[in-house]
Amino acid sequence: MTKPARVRFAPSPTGYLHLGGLRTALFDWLMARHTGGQFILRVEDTDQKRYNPDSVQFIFDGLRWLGLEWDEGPDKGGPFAPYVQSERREIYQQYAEWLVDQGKAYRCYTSEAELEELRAKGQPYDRRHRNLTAAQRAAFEAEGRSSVVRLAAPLEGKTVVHDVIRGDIVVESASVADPVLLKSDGLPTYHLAVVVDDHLMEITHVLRGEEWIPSAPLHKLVFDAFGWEAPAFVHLPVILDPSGKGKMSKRKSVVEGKEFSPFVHDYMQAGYLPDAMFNFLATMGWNFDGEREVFSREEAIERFDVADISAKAAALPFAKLDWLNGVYIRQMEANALKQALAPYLARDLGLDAAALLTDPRLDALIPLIRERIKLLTEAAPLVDWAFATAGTITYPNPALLIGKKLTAAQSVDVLRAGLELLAAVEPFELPALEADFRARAEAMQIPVGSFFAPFRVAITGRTVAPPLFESMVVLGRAETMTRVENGLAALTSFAAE
RNA sequence: GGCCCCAUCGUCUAGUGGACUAGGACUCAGCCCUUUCAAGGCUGCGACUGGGGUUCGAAUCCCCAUGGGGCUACCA
Repeated sequence: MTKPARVRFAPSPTGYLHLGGLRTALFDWLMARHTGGQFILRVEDTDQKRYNPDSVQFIFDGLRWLGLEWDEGPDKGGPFAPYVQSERREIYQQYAEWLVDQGKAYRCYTSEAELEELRAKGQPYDRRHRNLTAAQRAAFEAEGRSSVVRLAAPLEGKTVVHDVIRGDIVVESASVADPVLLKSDGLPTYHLAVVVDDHLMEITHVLRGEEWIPSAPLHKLVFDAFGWEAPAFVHLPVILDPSGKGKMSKRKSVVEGKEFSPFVHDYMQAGYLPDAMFNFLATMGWNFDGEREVFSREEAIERFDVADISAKAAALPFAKLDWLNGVYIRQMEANALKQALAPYLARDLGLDAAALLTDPRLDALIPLIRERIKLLTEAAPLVDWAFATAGTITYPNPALLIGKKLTAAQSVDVLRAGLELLAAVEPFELPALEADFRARAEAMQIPVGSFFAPFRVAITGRTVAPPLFESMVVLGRAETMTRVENGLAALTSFAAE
């Protein structure tokens, strides 16, 4: 085992939590747990314009849903509190000033319009205020110009940043065009805040998306300016849009008629299991051993190593997520599945979640649907009939009550025969029901599939439903017979037309 | 445009110079099982971007090309 790592997930609270962010947090967490270190949550809210007050809660909810509890963070404190950058403003200002005093940074008075001119020409900042005299600065101040603090980056030589998964990244130091460290509103830019905080919070490994690679040399230069040792950089491959074009956007994308959301909360709503999402996200850029696809959190912690992460950007294989979710549902204990299902059934069927948990019908249905659903939200349409009353099961298309390759008249006979059996069968349980129905199907020389179909539609109102006799048992004799009678009536009048 | 990163089946990936006839998973197709639908079992389709090197030997190392991606803000 390696040394305990201190890693942080440092999202900007600008909206919903993104799957890409969640994957980064997952790797952070995995690394912290693997090394016996700490996982820190830090909120990087230095951009006033994009700040969204609800999103801190979205971040908390998403991380906790996946089971990624942090050791230090805004809501739980820690030795390096506060963990919200807007509350650390003075710290950054002090460090920025120190840099200016040391000649490692300088005040720049260039106006927005002047900067815009440069940008229009495709030029980077030209360091025009790098060597201002005291008098020039005083003149700008007198003019009432606002200023920012810029890093005085080296004018020659190369800067080397070591990335754990890609090796050395080398750039011309001069290409780092004296970036802004402290904005005119007194808040730091990401580049200053991230360096100061990572140092102060004793972060050992910086895990973040590869879109940060271009600014890694600049961060290295800031660490150098302070005389601090930089943490290890681990730039994670970006997650591509399912369409395969560009990185996954901040909005839903539609591929072949299917909608894919990049936001965690949509997956929470849609009935995905945290364990499945955990497993799924862990294989995005990392893999268990090349053979196994399904593994537990503990197993992942045991094997995880940032050095094994792939450098290749990839699109999320959502079909695989659905499959994995099904695998996890099938693995669940009946009671655990019931607990997980209840809120979704309550929501979609208009039932009371607490009452559902003590409803014997749900207990009986769980084993029947466990292998038929990939998402928790798929349960409702499979079991809605069980919680409905006979009258609400209608047959808008009575033709569906006709078994395959049967005539309407034959189906009527089948339902009548079934009614007879249902009245007499004893006990009203699976083996007896199945034996009686099979025997009758054979006696009437009708294939079982065709014989059973009318009953399925009569009692559930659907052509696709859980196994027939188990469903009858859930309903009980009286309810089952009422529904078959209703179906028979509907089919009879349909056949008469 | 400039700078940087990446490159194995449709997708996610294994592969760190000989064990590669390139493995696994999802998807798709077929068959089996079967009471619908699933689940399950079996089978199949399917890839080293191209070109140069290095080497006895290259998917693996180097170079170039090509393709894809990222960044290019007083946003992160």
